[in-house]
Amino acid sequence: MSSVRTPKQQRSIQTKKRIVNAGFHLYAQKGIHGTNSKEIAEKAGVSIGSFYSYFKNKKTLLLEILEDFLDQVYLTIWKEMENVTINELGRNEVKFIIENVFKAYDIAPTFHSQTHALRYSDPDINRAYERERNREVTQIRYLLENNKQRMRVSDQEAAAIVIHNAVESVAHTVKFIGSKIDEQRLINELADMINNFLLHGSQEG
Amino acid sequence: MSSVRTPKQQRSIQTKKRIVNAGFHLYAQKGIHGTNSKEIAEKAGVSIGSFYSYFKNKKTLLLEILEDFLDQVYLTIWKEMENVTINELGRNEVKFIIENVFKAYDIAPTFHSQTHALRYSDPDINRAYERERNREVTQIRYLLENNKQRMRVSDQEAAAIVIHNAVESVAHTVKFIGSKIDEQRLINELADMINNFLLHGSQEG
Amino acid sequence: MSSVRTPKQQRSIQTKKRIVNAGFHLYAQKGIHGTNSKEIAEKAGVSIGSFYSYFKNKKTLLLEILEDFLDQVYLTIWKEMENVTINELGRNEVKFIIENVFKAYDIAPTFHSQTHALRYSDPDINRAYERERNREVTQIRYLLENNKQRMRVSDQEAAAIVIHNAVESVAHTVKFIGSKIDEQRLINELADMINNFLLHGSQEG
Amino acid sequence: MSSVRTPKQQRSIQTKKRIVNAGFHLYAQKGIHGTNSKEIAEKAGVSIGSFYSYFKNKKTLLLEILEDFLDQVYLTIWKEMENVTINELGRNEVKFIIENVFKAYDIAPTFHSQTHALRYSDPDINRAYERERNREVTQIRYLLENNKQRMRVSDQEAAAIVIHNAVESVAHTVKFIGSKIDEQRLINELADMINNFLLHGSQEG
DNA sequence: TATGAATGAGCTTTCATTCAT
DNA sequence: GATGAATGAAAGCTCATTCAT
Repeated sequence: MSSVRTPKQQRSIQTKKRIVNAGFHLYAQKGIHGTNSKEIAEKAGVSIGSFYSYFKNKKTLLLEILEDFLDQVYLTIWKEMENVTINELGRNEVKFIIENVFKAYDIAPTFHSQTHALRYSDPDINRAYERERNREVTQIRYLLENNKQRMRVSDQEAAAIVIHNAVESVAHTVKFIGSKIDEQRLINELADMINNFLLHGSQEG
Repeated sequence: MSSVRTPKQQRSIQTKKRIVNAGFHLYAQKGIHGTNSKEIAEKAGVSIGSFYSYFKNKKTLLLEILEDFLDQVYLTIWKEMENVTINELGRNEVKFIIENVFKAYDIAPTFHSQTHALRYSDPDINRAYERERNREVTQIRYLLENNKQRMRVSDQEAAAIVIHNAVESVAHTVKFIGSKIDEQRLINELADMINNFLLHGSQEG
Repeated sequence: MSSVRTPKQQRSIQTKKRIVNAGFHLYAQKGIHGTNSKEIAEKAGVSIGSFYSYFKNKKTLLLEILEDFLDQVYLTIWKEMENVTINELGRNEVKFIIENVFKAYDIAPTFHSQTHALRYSDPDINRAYERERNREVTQIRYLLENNKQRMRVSDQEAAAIVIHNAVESVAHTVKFIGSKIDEQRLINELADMINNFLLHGSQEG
Repeated sequence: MSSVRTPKQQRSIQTKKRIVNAGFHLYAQKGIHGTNSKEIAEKAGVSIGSFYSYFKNKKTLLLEILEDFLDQVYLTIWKEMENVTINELGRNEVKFIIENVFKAYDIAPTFHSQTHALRYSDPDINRAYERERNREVTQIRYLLENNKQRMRVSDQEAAAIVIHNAVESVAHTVKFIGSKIDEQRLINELADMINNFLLHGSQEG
């Protein structure tokens, strides 16, 4: 049934890695739609038959690369804060996190922007990004929770999502599209906006 | 070289309109990748040969449809404010605009999300979206400018971009992907965040 | 949706005919599994794109060829009896029909045997053959009915099927596989068997 | 040249049997075209390399399975009559044999019909079926010979073939294709037809 | 002797675009 | 001006078989 190989032996593992690498680089270089399986196999120094014995189809490879990539993204943003309890979340801390997000968007901008675009038409890609979004929103909520006595956010859950979107979308603009005005200016305004939001919260509640 | 017709006569103009319409509806219905030029010509009641005498290629059509669509989007958001000078920009006004943005995302979500995705791989599509973004950012700056005595925003240009991004990205999440939590909660937090930002502005400046 | 062309113009009709012809000859020559669509298109002097604008897929072509072929088979067997009421169905008449069946098996033995074999794995092919079988069984029943006063067949419906099978299967053996003993000897015994059956019918009833 | 092993040792013989078994079951279950060699090797608990050290290629395996299967078919039909001299061949005896034939078609209908279909495009498969047919025709002739004083069949050799074909083809219809009318009615008419044939024989002779 | 990783020819189908009529 | 028949590159995937380890 599933004749897709799960590599156990040394040679297998390396071959699979070579394919994943070739795929990642070609996707980043020539775009996802501009790359076909034959090319990937060739770049990996492997026959097309081998390609399909490691990956059920083209998309399986893409998803595997994407999962790896999103793990990297997550680590880039949160690694340094994993074992730290931030309970003095101020403008500097917000800015620090934003800057980490921007760093994460430098890992592989082309691949990142193209797969992100595919969310809207491919449920599997979307799922991978949703998993990642959930992880990030969870981290934000955790920060809000740890600082709630100093903050006026009434709907933590919604706030976390809105904050996440704001940061992500400025990063997209800057890193995927390019901005006429300086990145630092945008980061500053973004940090202000979020910081004010945390401090003053809802006007209605 | 280019034998593409620039329609000047009445009938020609209508034929071209019919093709644009057919294209828009099919793209919205079946997706851009799921629609081929023959289908569009058929739906427009035109031969495939005619199609190619009005449009150099498929992308030319897509760009024309997209420009029309983005004009509609722009109007949906700003139409009601065109001849009004808002100089009492408060939370209600912010919320009103956000809600208009959300309405604009209901015009043709499939077409909208798909073309938006194409920004990241197609420079021409990107250009159309950039033109639209500039119009919107300009409107936001205009609002900020008209209300500057009541506001503490130091870097108007950057602030306008950040605000625009925040709204757009929440709209994307809600309308293109779908959100587990209620749309209204997100709109409320978003309105709070932006309103606070306008009132309290930069901490550094 | 269905973009398969229904030929209305002269050129179209000829192109389609050329493809059908090429298909029939190649299938007969190299076998159905041994022939690919590219080859058919080439032999028809047509691009592969044209092939697929006349036929939804490879199988559609095969079915169309098969229907035509089975019409020919039917005519070969029954044409000469269409306007005649045989009410003196004796050994000579039985033999005459058998000989017509054998002639029908000479039209295109390879194509015939291969498609017949596909009945058992392809429902569409089976349907075409079932239609043909029904036509033939109906003819046999019609003969039995017209001669029933001279005959002892109790279960006409079953008898017609059994007779049809007996003739068809000897024709298969002789024409598709080849027989060590002479065709005429088999035809004679077959004619005897059927004739006796008609005259003496059921021993139990 | 041929490094295909002829198993002489106990373990080898068993391994080969396991492969044959796995092949037979998979072919019967999923069809011959739906089963690949890797699957067979897996089901047999053997590496694909081993598979090819026992069988030169896929077809060799199929032929071996087919020979075994046809032996089973033959036994199912004739086993009970092997040591008996039927010299009272009447309608009951004919019907008994027909019913045994029908039983044989229940052993593995899918495998049976698929391999039978392959006769017409594969000479080796055809050879196996011809061998089987000869055995069966020989048995029928043997019966005819033992009862010749009560029978009027002039051309025993041809008669045996015709009878064999008649039975086989009704079995095919019923077991491979399915018949709208009841199996028993067909068997009855078939038995009548054959019995009458034996009793009244040739009209010409 | 056994293993299973690797091979690559081969096949079907789509669709944007052209150009003869 | 309009038509629509014709084009053909391009791409994903399968599987029988080989051979290095």
